[in-house]
Amino acid sequence: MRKSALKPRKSPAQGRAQATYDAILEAAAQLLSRQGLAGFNTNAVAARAGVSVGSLYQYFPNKDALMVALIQRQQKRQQDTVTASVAVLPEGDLEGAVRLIVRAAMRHHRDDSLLASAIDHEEARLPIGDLLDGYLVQGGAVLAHLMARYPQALGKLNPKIAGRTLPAMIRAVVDSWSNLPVPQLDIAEDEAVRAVLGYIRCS
Amino acid sequence: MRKSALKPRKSPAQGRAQATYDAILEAAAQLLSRQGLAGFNTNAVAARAGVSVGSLYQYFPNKDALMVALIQRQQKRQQDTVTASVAVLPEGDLEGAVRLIVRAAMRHHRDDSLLASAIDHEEARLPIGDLLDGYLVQGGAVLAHLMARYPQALGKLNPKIAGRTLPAMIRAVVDSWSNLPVPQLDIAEDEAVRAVLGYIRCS
DNA sequence: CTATAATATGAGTAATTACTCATATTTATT
DNA sequence: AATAAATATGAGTAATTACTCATATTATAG
Repeated sequence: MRKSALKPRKSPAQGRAQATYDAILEAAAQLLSRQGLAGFNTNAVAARAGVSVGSLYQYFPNKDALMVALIQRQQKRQQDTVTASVAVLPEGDLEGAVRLIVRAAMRHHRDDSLLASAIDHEEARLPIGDLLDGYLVQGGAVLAHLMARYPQALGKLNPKIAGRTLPAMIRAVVDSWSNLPVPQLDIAEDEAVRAVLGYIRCS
Repeated sequence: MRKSALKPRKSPAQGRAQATYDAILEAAAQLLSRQGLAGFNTNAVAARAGVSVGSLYQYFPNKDALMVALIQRQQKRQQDTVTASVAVLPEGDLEGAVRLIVRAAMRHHRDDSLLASAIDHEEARLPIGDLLDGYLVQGGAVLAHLMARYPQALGKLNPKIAGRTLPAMIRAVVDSWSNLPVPQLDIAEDEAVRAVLGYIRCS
């Protein structure tokens, strides 16, 4: 029987503890990126992290807690990445700005496609409710930046709503064209841009 | 070690064999709908189907082959559902038509959300290439129907491309608003409709 | 320097699970 | 009815895996 607690067991207090903690999450991310949820287990995570299983269970009471921590880490990373790319968008050129954001999403997809789909599925399964809400956090931040830069084009959008819909759209369209046997990356980019601009302009 | 063959081991020849085969796939779908990939195993599938594990392995050489067959069954079902709902769309009212399609997608989401995300993840993992291409089959069919009914509004769309992008968009937007702790189903519907119409009209 | 707390180890265990096979039962064929 | 072919059974096995615990090592405090 799995325990129900999903929070970290203890917080690392020393430097090496933090290093162990980070190595574990990094190893988990790498394994999920390579093979997805199939065969994903705590022993393998510990081995790849170069630590013992015991250490893993010192920081995470069970496997699900590890997943939750990983999800949070990944959300934070995405948020930071997108925020950084939004910060340098050109003035005035909305389509160009959207295209840059889409390209950031595509880079992310290329690197972490299996990881992202694993996280999606685990998010749906785990009882984590509103503690984790990747789209809102991420989308809200991006849209705040965007609306500040392109007020006339985006002024009529409801940021709470568009901030969730837009990231979902972008990711879905990119995924749908990138997961093909022969990925159609140029089409993926164009379609995502088209979808976003259509949503923004023709509401 | 898992065997690599993903095709059904044998085809059922008698009525009861077909019944067994169907019961296995139905049981697999039910289990995935309830608990997702976690704890999903062939023994449980056989038990729920009311057959023995041996029977399961008479039709599926391994667990992955069962997943592939399930994916194909689910794709066919979705396709049939959407095709049926598109067949009765009103003349002339594009927005109303889109709204009906979105509602069909939402019904599907309500019933099979975990199953759908499990299938997504398995599709990304399994080496099934172009044999399985849910979006294309499904989207192509829907769009063919739609374009026949609303030629002036949809004439400029490339069906091969829009037939993939649109279903991906719809599902992503519906998911993103339905998986919340307190699902916002009315917003989900409006946002999906808005996204689709924006894509169609403002390209 | 000593004592205590923090961190790390990894063999071991109980539970889970993919899959087999010898045998039994049901259906089709002649 | 007799035989063969198809289908079903489920206990058993080897592999996997989540998690524990007694012990060892390293860091900090007094």
